[in-house]
Amino acid sequence: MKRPTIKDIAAAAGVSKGAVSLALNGRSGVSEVTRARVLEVASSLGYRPSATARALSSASAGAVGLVLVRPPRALGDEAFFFQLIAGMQSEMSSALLLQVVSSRSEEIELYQRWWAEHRVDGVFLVDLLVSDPRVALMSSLGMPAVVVGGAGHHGALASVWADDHAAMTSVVEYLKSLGHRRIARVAGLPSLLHTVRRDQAFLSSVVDGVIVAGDYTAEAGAAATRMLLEGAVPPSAIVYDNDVMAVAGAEVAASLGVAVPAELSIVAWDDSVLCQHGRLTALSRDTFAFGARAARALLAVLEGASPTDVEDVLPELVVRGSTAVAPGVG
Amino acid sequence: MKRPTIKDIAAAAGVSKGAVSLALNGRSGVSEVTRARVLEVASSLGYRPSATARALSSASAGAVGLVLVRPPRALGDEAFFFQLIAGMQSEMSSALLLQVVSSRSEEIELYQRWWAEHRVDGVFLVDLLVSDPRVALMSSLGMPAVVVGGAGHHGALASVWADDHAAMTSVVEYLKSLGHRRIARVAGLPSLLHTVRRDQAFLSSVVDGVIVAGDYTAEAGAAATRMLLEGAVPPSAIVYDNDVMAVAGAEVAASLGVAVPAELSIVAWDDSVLCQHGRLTALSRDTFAFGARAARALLAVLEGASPTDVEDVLPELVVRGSTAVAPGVG
DNA sequence: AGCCGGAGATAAACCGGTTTAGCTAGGGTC
DNA sequence: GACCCTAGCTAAACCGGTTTATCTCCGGCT
Repeated sequence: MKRPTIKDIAAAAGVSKGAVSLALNGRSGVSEVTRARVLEVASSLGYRPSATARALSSASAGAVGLVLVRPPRALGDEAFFFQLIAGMQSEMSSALLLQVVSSRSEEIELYQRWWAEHRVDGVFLVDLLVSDPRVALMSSLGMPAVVVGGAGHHGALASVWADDHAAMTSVVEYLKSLGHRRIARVAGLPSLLHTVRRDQAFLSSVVDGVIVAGDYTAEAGAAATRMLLEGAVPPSAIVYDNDVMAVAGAEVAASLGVAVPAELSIVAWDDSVLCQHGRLTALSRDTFAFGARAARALLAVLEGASPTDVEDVLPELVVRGSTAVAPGVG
Repeated sequence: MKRPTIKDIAAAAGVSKGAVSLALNGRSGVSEVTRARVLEVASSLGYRPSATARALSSASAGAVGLVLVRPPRALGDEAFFFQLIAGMQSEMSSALLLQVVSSRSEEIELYQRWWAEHRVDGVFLVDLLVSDPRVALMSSLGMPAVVVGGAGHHGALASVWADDHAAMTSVVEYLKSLGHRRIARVAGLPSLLHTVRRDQAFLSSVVDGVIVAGDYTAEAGAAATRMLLEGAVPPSAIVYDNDVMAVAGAEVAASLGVAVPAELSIVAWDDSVLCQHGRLTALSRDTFAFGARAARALLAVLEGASPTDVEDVLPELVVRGSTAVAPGVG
């Protein structure tokens, strides 16, 4: 009980393979009456074109790719990516080819392979580096791609991004309005473009600021917080680059007897159930919608639209119980 | 600058396409000296076989599939699946074709399409239903599959599962040993097989138990908890079917002035950062390792091994601050 | 010498589509 | 009536592999 192929349709409809192909793809070259008959036969036989065969003759591969560079174990706690993926899926009828690798070189290798093997029609690029070799790779391969989350434009690639600079500025302004002067930032990986952007924005709007690098893990968040609070001049507010580090920081503060928010205000970048439950003030953006937007951008590129830069809505600061007026003010 | 094809290799090595194919795949029919020369040429030209073409001639598709049936928005909070996926990836060199759909019928449709289109070599089946049509589908299609998380064996399919019955029994016994008599369970979706298994285990070991159905969302957990605590004979302990509902339940308890763990003990099924931070006693299993195990099982099936049922290690109860001796005891 | 067998290679078919070249019939033009 | 065009279709090439049938040596055995 094999699936019917185009040849079976052709035989059943009494026409040639080529005519069937033209009819099914809505292209000219067959009469309307023939087309109708072919469609009729095809649906009655439950015909499904083979994506494999189609991809072979240099047509669409019917899938898009996403490569994540992570130590696999660390991935499970990053709700961000799963939200993003879910959002992408919501706008795509095609499947997503996902692979997790542990190094940048494997990632590059994988793009080349996928492209050479005609496995994907295009890819999403996430975690953009400050000077990212993937941008050049994509244009040299001629591979459609959308940069997700990397502000600004990158070569000829389309990109979907949020204005990290404006967002960071708004957070700092908010803290300043509460009377905070000495503000710290526990940053993400320094190699990532958005880290640098946020660093710059932070430094340009803060009065008396300090930046500590982190890597998004609870351990890093805890260590950084401990260092800051035990320093000579502890900050009265800390802005963390993700939810996991912020929660860890809040716990360290509690263990050190530093009251939140009375003595220390805490802001997390990217909201999540973790922040909601910990009552942390957080910079919230709709990651799901962001993913959906990225998917639409990639689909547009695949359909031949010229690549555009789409700016996502500005993340919104959700004030919860972890921020208050600076000590000694008001 | 096209990628080299098998024809280019053949020409460069001075042999036929067929010989190249045999040589590259390590099959007999070519001399060792020829094989060496072909391999040499292939690597010097940077040759990569096209997975597409290879899949077309009824060989491997080089990918396995996973379909998740969810309202896409709800997915992002389910760390479980992302952990699982990460674990699967850690054991697979091939890519994972992932698609999120919103109905069971779409899911079925998708399996048929993937199989017909030669897109995947096999699939993971998750969220097994009590009487799941997918089991019959897989064997009628002859599609390799591994049931992930469905206890017991299902037709001729391999399966990887944890003993929900024993785990639930151990949780209840633990609570009983603390003096709890009236114990409630906030369950997951009633249509899922593991929900039924846990229900049965719960009812058979509990003395005075009540089960409320939920759907894994915070809202459901909160509503169920409110109902239980405001009832005529509130339980002294509640076991939740996932972390999100447990955390929501803990908050409801707090808002109702019910002290945890003094007046109410709480246990969550499946540990997570959420439980860790909320200091909830949780039934912890290594979801990442579980995914890895599932991947190995599928790979084994793909390699022709006869399907086996692999039982995962028993989840371990991690006691934190949300469980204590029952009120009026000790 | 004649026959057989197997190793080593090649040519060709095949997988299931797309695409192009070519053929045929019918209608319009001059 | 000769000529040209075009719509509508077919046959065949092609995509990049795998697989099968076939062909050619060459050595061993009787």
